[in-house]
Amino acid sequence: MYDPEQIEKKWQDKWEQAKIFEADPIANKEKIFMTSPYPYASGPSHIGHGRSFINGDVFARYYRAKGYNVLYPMAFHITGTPVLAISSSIERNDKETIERMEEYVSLHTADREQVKRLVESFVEPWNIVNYFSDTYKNDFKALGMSLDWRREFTTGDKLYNKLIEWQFHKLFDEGYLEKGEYPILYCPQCGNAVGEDDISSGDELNLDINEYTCIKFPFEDAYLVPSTLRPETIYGATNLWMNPTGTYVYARVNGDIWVISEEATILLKNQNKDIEILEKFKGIDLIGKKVKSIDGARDLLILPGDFVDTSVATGVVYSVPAHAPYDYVALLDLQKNDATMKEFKLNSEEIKKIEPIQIIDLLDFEDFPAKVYCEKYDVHTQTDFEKLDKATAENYKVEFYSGVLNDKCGKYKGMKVNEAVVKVIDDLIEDEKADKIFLPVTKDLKCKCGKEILVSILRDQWFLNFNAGDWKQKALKCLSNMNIVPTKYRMNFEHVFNWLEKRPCARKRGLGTQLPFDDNWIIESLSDSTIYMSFYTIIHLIKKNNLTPEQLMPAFFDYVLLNVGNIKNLSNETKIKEIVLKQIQQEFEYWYPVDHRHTAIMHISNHLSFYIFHHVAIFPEKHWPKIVSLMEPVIIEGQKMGKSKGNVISISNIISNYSADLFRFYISHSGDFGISVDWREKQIQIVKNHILRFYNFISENTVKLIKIEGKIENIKTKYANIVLSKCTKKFVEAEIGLKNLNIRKYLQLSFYEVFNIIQDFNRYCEDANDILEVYKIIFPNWVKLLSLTMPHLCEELWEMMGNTEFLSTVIWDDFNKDYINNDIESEFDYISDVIADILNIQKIVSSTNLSKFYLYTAPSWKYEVSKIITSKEGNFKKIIDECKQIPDFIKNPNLIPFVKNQIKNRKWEKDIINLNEKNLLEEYKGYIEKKINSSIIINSDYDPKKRSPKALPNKPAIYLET
RNA sequence: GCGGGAAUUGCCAAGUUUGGUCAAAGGCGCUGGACUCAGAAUCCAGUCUCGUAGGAGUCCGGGGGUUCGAAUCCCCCUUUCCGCACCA
Repeated sequence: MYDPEQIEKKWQDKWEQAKIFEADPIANKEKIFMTSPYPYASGPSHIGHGRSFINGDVFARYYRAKGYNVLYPMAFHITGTPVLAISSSIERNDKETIERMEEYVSLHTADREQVKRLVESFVEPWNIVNYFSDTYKNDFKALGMSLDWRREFTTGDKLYNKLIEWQFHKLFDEGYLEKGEYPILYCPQCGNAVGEDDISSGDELNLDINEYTCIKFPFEDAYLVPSTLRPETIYGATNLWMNPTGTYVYARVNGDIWVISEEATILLKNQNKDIEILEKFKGIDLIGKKVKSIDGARDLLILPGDFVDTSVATGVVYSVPAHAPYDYVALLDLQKNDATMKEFKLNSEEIKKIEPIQIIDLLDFEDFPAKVYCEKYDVHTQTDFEKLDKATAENYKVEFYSGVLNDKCGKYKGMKVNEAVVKVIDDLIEDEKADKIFLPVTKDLKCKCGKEILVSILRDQWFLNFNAGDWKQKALKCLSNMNIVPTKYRMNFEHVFNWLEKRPCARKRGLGTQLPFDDNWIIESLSDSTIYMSFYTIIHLIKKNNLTPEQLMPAFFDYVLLNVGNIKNLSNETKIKEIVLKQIQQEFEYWYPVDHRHTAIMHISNHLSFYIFHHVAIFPEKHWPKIVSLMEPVIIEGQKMGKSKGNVISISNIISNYSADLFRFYISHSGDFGISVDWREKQIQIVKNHILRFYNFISENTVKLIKIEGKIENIKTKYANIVLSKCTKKFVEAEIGLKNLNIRKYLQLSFYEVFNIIQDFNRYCEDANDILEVYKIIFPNWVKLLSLTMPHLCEELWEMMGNTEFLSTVIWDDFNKDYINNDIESEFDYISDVIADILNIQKIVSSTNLSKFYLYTAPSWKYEVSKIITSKEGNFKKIIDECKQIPDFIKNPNLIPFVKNQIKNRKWEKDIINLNEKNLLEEYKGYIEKKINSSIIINSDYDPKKRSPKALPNKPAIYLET
């Protein structure tokens, strides 16, 4: 009886007691260092983590089985804001967060009171981290992961911080770090930068920031300052729009006097501007007045625009009716509306004279774009917001990518719009004719505290500059020497590398490591997880020797990780014994580099690229990464897995509803790395049956094998030898699959294909003893191979076979190639072909089971002619010439039709195997008859339908008598 | 938009690097049969179309092309998924 729960617990305990996955350096033994990225400990583990670590585990187990000393460790990532966000939500008594956390905690804790207490304790961030890292550990142990848990840590540990400090010293020394300005989302109430986790519905909204250009139009003694996302259209400005009911101010901004909306002053204040409000007034007061255009050449009227939102940017816009559908329609509206013009005391003649100025040319456009798109989307008035938004979007997209500035644009003439934008901004700012203002792309972004989010500008943001020095060249060099599996993802890396420029690498808040030379900053969470694999190699020794964070000074890591510095001095300085330093250093040297890292493709453009960049920045070439294998994500019943969808399946769920071996098998087999694994409940149940069938089959037969020797010499029938040969081949191929890091192929071959051969064998082999002899030989290898995926079940079967050592520690021999016999296999293939032909005929004539099949093998001359055909590569004339040499052949009336038929079917391309067909058919008579459920008669003289002349080499003629 | 994937016979999914052995593995589903009181499970056979003879026809997103020969190579198109920088 297969009881996965009991079996899995049993072997997990045994492995743990025996410490078989705790890896220490062994002199002269080759090592493999295998990793998957540490998970984030702010929630429970789910099947996506499962896929990554199970794949990794299959590899780790395979490497171990091939005789390598394998280190497969894991740790926990806690850096950044998510954990803090949970704590502050709990503190705030946020219902949603509390419910979610209670749900998470309930996965491992049944008692309601206990759950409540635990969640309450989450106000303290470390309680979250500790709780979830423990559940991860439980879950992963319950999946049979062959991890070395002695090396576990979190990225918030003081010891870990020391490594990261050292890393940033190194990057700084290399000149890869620099400072600059940077806009961020900011909550004025919390006084903090905010991210996805701090923002209401932050995971669903667009959290990008728009950069508006504020253009200073000279106006009386001040500037009227509209803002725009499209400063390149400045030459097409015809007028300005202000909201007549909006509140505006005269304000001193960094020395100048600006006319802007009142709300804008708050934004600017947060963006490092000195602001002093001088005077408030209503928009209507300026309607009808004029400003000078930027080049001073024209006067632009200030006109009333109800659509102008004073809370957006500066609350003033300039109008480009030729290229902005909103402006175009607003202008038309006004020109038609005498009442409004009268109301604002505008000169209607003057307004009616305003004409759109086209400054961007597009191929195949009959009219200016704003008009074209307004017509396309059937826009009638400025209140058709929906249509106008669509028109604007398309207008912008087309102009941005295909538009060229025309001769009205001065020195920008001929530039493409997407290039001109950048240039115009730079020039205007250079000339002090413009400034910038930043806004969130999404309106009304709210912090979870309730306050509206603004954009603030950091002055001294630290960046990693990937273009500095030869950093990128080194990274590309590393990449070109790496093995990327599946290969189709390599292009992706190359592109990312070329595209990487600068990345902010520190933040104002969050858990993590302080920037060592600027303690206002916390190192950003993707930058502190790039070379941490090196920490796995030494952390257990650091802990064992009770080293303190203070002892892990930069010189310590210089020595351990780079083998730089004098050990005596270091020992004096750090108060660490030389022998300990030496040991730590040697352990690092032994395990490094990371041989194989396995993770999801989504990490290509960030983590994995940084992994490579930081390694090449800090380590010598011999310690650069070697293999990266990648997998697509796990989806649920065809749907993307996600918190908001509520379809996340946790590992603890898997363990209680299924079993580790089943999960491991399913996740490994249901798709190659390059496709998403679809978790489908119905399929799981089916696979469960397959595994059960396998277990029962092996365990039931194993009982019968006690007295069986398992020697090929004891095997009497050819069929048994063939099965042995075929299975051995499958094993060899399966292992090639593993070598190529193709787990699915390995499983397909070793599980399904071998099982199919064996089951057929079990059914049709007539020699009961042969069956057992073959089983005795095959089973141990079979179970070994499958133990990578189903370690518990296979350990159990292995033990059942009388073995005392762990299967997980057995080093595999090569599969015995002596069992492979291609000759008898091709004989068997011949028999299989004959059977297929007979079954086909049976099907067509729908014969009864009582019928008889007469088989007639081809005469020897056809074999000889076939050889001639092959040697002449199907050249008819040459073949006949050759046949003419032999009178018997050329006299034979069947010769020409035979030759023509063989040529037509391009038979010369395949070798005709020389078989004694008659003997073979006799030999396999019983097998054939059992398979076709009819009797056969071989080479009888009885041939009423004259079928025998149809016989071809390796293809006997068949006559069916019903 | 940029960049990278993907599209296979009812479904899932191999095959594409290295063209022929591909009507295309395997699993599922479906149909028929065995077993069973019955169901589940298990086992057998079939499952593109036509065919009372092992054959023929059509097929691998669409359209062209290269080749004696294309799921596989080249070009164009369509659809779809993923990433696009401070969330990790």
